[in-house]
Amino acid sequence: MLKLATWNVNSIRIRLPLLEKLAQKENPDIVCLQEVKAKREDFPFEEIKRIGFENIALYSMPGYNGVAILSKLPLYNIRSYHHVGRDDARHISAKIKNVEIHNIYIPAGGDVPDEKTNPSFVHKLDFVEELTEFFEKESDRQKLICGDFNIAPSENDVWSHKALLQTISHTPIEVEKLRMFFEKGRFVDAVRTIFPEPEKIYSWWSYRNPNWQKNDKGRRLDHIWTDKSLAESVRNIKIAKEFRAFERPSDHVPVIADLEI
DNA sequence: ATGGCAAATTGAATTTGA
Repeated sequence: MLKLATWNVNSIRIRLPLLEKLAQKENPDIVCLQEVKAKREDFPFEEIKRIGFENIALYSMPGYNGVAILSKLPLYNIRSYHHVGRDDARHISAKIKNVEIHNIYIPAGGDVPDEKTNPSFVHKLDFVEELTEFFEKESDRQKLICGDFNIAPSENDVWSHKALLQTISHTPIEVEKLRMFFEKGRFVDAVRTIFPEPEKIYSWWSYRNPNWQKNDKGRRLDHIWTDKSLAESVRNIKIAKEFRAFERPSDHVPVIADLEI
């Protein structure tokens, strides 16, 4: 059994104590991080190796974004990708055993869901479109893609479908773009396989809501998808909500898959 | 559709997140 976690840490340097806690409590073999927010020379390689992840694939930049794959198993064929013509550290892949792992941080998309006035929203939509083309061309070899997709696709992936229809992360145009990506890539939503609709499931709660536990105004932004051949290997999923309540939390929590590979 | 926060960068204010 192989355990894989995906987690938007919102700064790896600030979140090192919680990464260590994740290693102790869940003992994942692979951790896909988004928003590491550190340039390569500031990335805490030694501390992470001490926590137990000997193998690290990193694509980072100063200040923003940044993705990393931490692993107890060897990583092969490490690749990083530019999308929409930008070198902005949002997509890295590596092969573990015979599975290609893609760790992706889709742009947030800014505030206003209007393609005419908000270039960040256009960037987000173009990014998803480019991912769609990228994975459509891919062969049918075993792969898993995960990360912070910044889109909560279903009504049950948000606390209120109605209230969030105009809010970036849940607008119909984004949801449709993600659906196309999902269908053309012939993916399986591993998390929904274990927690079928209509159960409400979230992986993110805003920092701006101090009563986040009580109000529970969450969204499911973090995803684990597999190709169809790997789908049967997903034995269990855990959304580690307790990590939102620890000291100095990220606003995202780890999503963890048990894989029979 | 906002926002009461958080973090990085640059040096108290700005940007980005979603």
